[in-house]
This record gives sequence, structure tokens and C-alpha cells, in this order.
Amino acid sequence: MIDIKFLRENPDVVRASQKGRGEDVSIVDKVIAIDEVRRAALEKFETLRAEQNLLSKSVGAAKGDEKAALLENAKELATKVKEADSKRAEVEEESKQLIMQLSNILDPAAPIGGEADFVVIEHVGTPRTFDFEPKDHVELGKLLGAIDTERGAKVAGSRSYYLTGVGAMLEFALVNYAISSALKAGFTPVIPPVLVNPAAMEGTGFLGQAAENVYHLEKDDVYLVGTSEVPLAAMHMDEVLPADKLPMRYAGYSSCFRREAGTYGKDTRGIIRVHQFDKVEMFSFCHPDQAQEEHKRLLQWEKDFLNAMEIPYRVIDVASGDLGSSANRKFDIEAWIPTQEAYREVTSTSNCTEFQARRLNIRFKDADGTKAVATLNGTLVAIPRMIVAILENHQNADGSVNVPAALQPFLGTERFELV
RNA sequence: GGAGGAUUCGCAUAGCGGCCGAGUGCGCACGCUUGGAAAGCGUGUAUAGGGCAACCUAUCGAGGGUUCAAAUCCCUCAUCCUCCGCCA
Repeated sequence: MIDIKFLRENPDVVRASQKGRGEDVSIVDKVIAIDEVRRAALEKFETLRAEQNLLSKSVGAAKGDEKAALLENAKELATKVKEADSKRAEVEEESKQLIMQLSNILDPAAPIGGEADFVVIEHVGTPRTFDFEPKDHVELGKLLGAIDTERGAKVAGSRSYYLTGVGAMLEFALVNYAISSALKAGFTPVIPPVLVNPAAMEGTGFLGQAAENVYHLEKDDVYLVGTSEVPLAAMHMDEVLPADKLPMRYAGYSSCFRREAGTYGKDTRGIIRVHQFDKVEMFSFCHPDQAQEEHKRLLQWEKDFLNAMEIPYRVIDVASGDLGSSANRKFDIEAWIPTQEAYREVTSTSNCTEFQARRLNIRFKDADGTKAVATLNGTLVAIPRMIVAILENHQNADGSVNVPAALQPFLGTERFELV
């Protein structure tokens, strides 16, 4: 949610931001208009209420005929107050609905444009040249007894899979490596709930445009999270965090559930795009002035992970039209996938500034008062895509796969052999 | 799933339909006292919104209702605790 005071004072900035995202600019003026109506309605109600409070007191003090007369007036006033109050509530709700439609204000540094208009910040590592025909992860997964998509489909439908044998072991190794490096970096490890209530989902902004990708359990009115960003962000909902504890960093490990509606025909092969996967997510609550630096740090931790996996990748600055509504800037890391001869997204980090915290009512207190914190998130490792990258990049001609040195202590082997 | 109890200002508690935005204790901050500290004494100590100054308004788990007036009465819901049942 945008700060209404900021919008009042800088409508042009908000207009430009909406335009840059390719979103509705006219909302800005609608918000300004309704905000005036809102304040007028509020003032009217408050004046009447003040009058009523006074009158009520004199009723209490009065006696006999005098009291009867006052009561007469008070009754009349009470209906007026009720009317003014419901008008106020109505306008406030309307105003809130409109404000909620506005996305976060873009970082001026974010590239403007659509999905294809990202800016490549850097390339790290060089895609390997194979002296044999590289196999894709589905084939390798079969040869190693690591991934079983056929049985996944049989049991759970399309975009489902089993990780078996070294596949399962690889997940444990990745998670262990991720959590132990997060610990070293000062994160608090967290295993969050993956079943959350509407307030948590709503507050983190996943019931907007992203709603169709969220699983909802109607009978109990709870949602399956698509990322542990949701329970991690909502963890401190309605709290005032101690300023001297910021930044507060959490590394959440959880399953993630995504309906993947509207992706028919996209990445149908293998485990690049699936309905359920596990992920270690970094989440940071920090001082708004620190948000940009924190964002760089999250990106660095993501790079460290890719480096440790010895996988070539590039970092992109995601364009305005492709940002989530909460993010003011987003960096994606894309790993080189040999059989696709392309870089594919494996991690992503967003700076949500105070946008998300304002919705969730997460604040901190310092000398100037109580203000919204900034929230940032970043993927440390999303298991299936990392498995794809590791298998494909480190394969040998016979289908065996070399284990990156960083993972060897967790796996007790240097190489995955065919089964 | 059933039966009871609870939910008040950081914590613990008091609270009669109007004198309650709310008392007390602890904690915290500042001051006095002291060589210094403790104790003691004094003062202060929620959040949000509107004017942005005085001030006003809202908030006693949430949402409704009764009333001129609700922390206080009624209804619905949520959470926690105890007991019973069921499942592990």
C-alpha cells in the first residue's frame, strides 16, 4: 500500500510510476478525489460526534423535565451521527479499495518496459562447451534414478514429480548447505506454516493479480502459500519491531504451491515449472534507508550460492512491467541451462520498500516516531530449478553427474552414478 | 467435535451503563537525593486519523446490536487455557 500522504504531495511521481509499469494512471486522480471526499466525511462525522459526546454528558447530569428535553435533542442527534458515520465508513472503504490498487512506486533505476526489456547487469562463468550431446535433466534424472515425472503425473497430475534416491539426497544437501550458509550470514532459520489465513495472503499482496495462482482451501478458508515470503512477512504483522534489532533476517524453508494457471504449454517437460516444490527463502525487515543496500546484500548471497554450485549465470535487472505489485525493483539470477541453450530464472530478489509493511502494519520505533519498515525477499535456493541446473551443467558423457565441491560434504560423494 | 473459563495501555492486574482513554503494581525515561550506586521521592510513559497549533475523533480481541450514552448489557466470530471425546 502506498502512503497516501506521499501521494497527496507527489502525485506526479505516482503517475509516472504507474505509467512505467503499464498500469492504470487514472487511479491516481481518483484516489486524490476520493481522499478529499473522505476527509470531508470524516470531519463532518467527528464534529457531530463531538457534539453528541457533550450532549450525552449533560443528559447524564440533568434531571426531570430538563432531562426529557435534552433526551429529545440527543435522540435526533444520534440518528444524524449514525448517518454521518455510515457515510464515513462507506467512503473510507471506497478510498482504501482504490489505494490498494496502486502498485509500489518504481525505483527510478529500474528499467522501464515489458518482460523482454530487462537489463543484463553481469555474466558470471562461461557456459560449458560439450564434446558430446548433453542430455536434459529429465533424461539424466531417469538415468540416475533421481527424478520420476511419469509416476508424479500418475499420482498427482501434470507438473508433479517424485525426487528419489540421489534426487532426494540432493534436495537435503542443497537445503543443508543453504541453511548453514544463511546461519553464517546471521539469518534466523525458520520453518513456517504453509497454510495461512486470508489476512496473511492479502497483506503480502498475493490476492491481487497473482490470486489465480494460489491454492485456496475453501472449506476452511485457508491458502497454501506459493512462497514462504508470505508466512515470513506476516510473522510480524501488527508488530512494532525494536529499531536496534534491524535488519531482522529470516531464512525460511518450506514447500511452495503454485497453480500455474495460464502456463499451459510452457515448460511442460521436466521440473522447471511444477505445482509443488521446496525452497529456502531469505526475508529481511530493515530500516527504509537501508533497503537498497540490503537488496544488494541479498543479491550477493544469491550469487554466492550459484558460485558455490559452479553454475554459469547472469544477473538481470527486471523491467518495470514485469515487477510484482509490491516490488520497486527486482533482480533475477538466471542459470545457464545447456539443453535449452538459454539462461533460465533460478532465483529472484525484490525490494518491497515500505509497501508490504504498510499493508501488514509492521513498524519500528525510533526518535522520530513509529514508521513502516522496509521488507525484502530473495530466493536462496529453489530446489527443482537448482537440481536442473546442477544435473545439466555437471553431467558427463555417460550420464553420470559431478557433485559440486560445496555439496560433497553433505552427500559424501563426488559423483552421482547411473543406477 | 462437546462443556466451561479467559481476552483491558510493554508485563501483571482493577474496573459500578454516564464522574473511564481508563486506576494500581512492575518495567521504562527524566529529575531530586548520593562521593557513586541501590533504596526512597517526584514527574512522565499507547496507537492512528483530521486540523497539523490549541484541540477534536477513534480504538479496552474482531464485527454487529441495544441505548441520548457501552470496557461495562445482548448476538456472532477469532484466539488462548482447562476438562471430555476422537485421532496419532
